[in-house]
Amino acid sequence: MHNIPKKIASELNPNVSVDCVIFGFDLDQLTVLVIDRGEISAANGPRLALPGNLIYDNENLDQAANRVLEELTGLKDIYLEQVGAFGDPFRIHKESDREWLKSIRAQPDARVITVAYFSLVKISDYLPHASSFAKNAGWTPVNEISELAFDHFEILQAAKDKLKQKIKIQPIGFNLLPEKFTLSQLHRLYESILDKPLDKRNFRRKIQKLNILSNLKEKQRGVPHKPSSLYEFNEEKYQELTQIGFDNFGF
Amino acid sequence: MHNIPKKIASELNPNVSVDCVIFGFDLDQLTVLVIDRGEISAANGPRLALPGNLIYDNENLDQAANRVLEELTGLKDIYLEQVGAFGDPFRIHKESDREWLKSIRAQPDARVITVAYFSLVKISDYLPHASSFAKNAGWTPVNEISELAFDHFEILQAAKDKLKQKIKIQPIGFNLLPEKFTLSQLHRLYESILDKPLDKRNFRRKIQKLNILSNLKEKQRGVPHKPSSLYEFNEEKYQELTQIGFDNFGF
DNA sequence: GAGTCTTTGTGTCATTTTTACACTATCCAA
DNA sequence: TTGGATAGTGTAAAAATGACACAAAGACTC
Repeated sequence: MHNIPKKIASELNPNVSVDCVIFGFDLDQLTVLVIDRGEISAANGPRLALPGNLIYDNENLDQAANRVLEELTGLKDIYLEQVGAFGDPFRIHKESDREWLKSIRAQPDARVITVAYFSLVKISDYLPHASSFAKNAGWTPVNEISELAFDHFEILQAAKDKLKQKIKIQPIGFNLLPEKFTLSQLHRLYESILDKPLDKRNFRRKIQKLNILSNLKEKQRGVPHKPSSLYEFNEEKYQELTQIGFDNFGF
Repeated sequence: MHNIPKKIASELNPNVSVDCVIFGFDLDQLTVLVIDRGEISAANGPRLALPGNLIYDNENLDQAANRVLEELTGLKDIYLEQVGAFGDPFRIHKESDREWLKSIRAQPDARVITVAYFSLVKISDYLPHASSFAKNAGWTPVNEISELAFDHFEILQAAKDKLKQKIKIQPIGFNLLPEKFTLSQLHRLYESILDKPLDKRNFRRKIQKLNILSNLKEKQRGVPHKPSSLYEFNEEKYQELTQIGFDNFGF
């Protein structure tokens, strides 16, 4: 069925790249994994960028995204979902970006369209460590980012929108929290993602009704206020829920 | 700011294509615009395909999609929304597809990722006429399609899912109907897209509450049953509605 | 150890939304 | 005139939403 032309081998495709928007949550705000490109010689553009690079001709896009993410930040085995393709002909032609591309790409002037992916991970599960052309890799609060390399800021916006939309339909978000968490933390998380206040009592009611949280018989310790109950996320129930399908998680 | 390398000109990019999924509605079922590739020489694969082709290096993806759509089917000035990127390395390597590609592409063996777009149009507004390498172009009921060229069947599925999702959030779908339509037609349309029955009375109530339909003082004529009132879609109200934003159109 | 600070945790009521459900009216055709 | 087909309509019970305020628990300070 598949008749593979000989020509195709493990060559970098100069025209297609992938970029990854990995969201985390530091218990206070939504963060995103970015790499630091270091000082850029000529014009000084933004130092930060999303992890991303060209794809190989023999890998599919999902594989490419996973590979690139691992190469640049060390993170692997992460479920990535597509945000979309970005293909402005001038998306990589800012002076500062071209300067940088010359140092890392064989054909820095080629037209490149990029396919963006996003994911949510527990910060504690993944310690990013920079490699390849990333001088550094780390979590930065989403709200503190006002510019990024190329069109990455635009991509970040699109990923945030996708996330917002998705969290209204599926009980994701638990992926972002530590094993044991409090309802207040979950509450803050939803507020950061949706970027609007949610009534505490109504939020709790709604979450509880989903039946995917187990109340551990355990409390926070050492906090200078009434300690909160700790909960854990019940993956079985979640699976059930997504199987049945559910629309109704609208905030 | 933008420093355009000289190299970039109006050349076809051998690695990136766009494909369009244009939905229509023939008052009975959901249809999609496909082109007929004609008899394919060797192995006989599916004759039908989505309209699509390689992009030029100096156009962005949206522009490319519009251009390709017009070139192959004559349809233009259509708002296209992205479905996503499809990039399996073997997506164009079925025997029958390669045979065909050899006849229409300079580099038929190049790795090609494609970016899919979708749209909804009134069938009556657009009379597709084939050109370029399309032997024919026309509307085919979605449910009658069981195979398409390349990975186009997969793309169609993804577009249907996107449509399903979108119609729950926005009052699209009016785009698919003729100027004057009946509530039953609208009802059938929603049922075809969501692929499940909807209670007639509840459906009508919900639609009416949106306040975007004007009841023309006019009835169907010549139908062998009680004639239905005709409605038209009120674009102003719709604009208002999308401005304010609304979540709540869940079926 | 009394007071202060901070955050947790909880219930109700009014309103809106959803769901399920069946019969009459109107037109055409035979 | 009858039969066939579809249009059009209301209600009641259940569920979901939104708005809203105060006591309880621990840590810290003096």
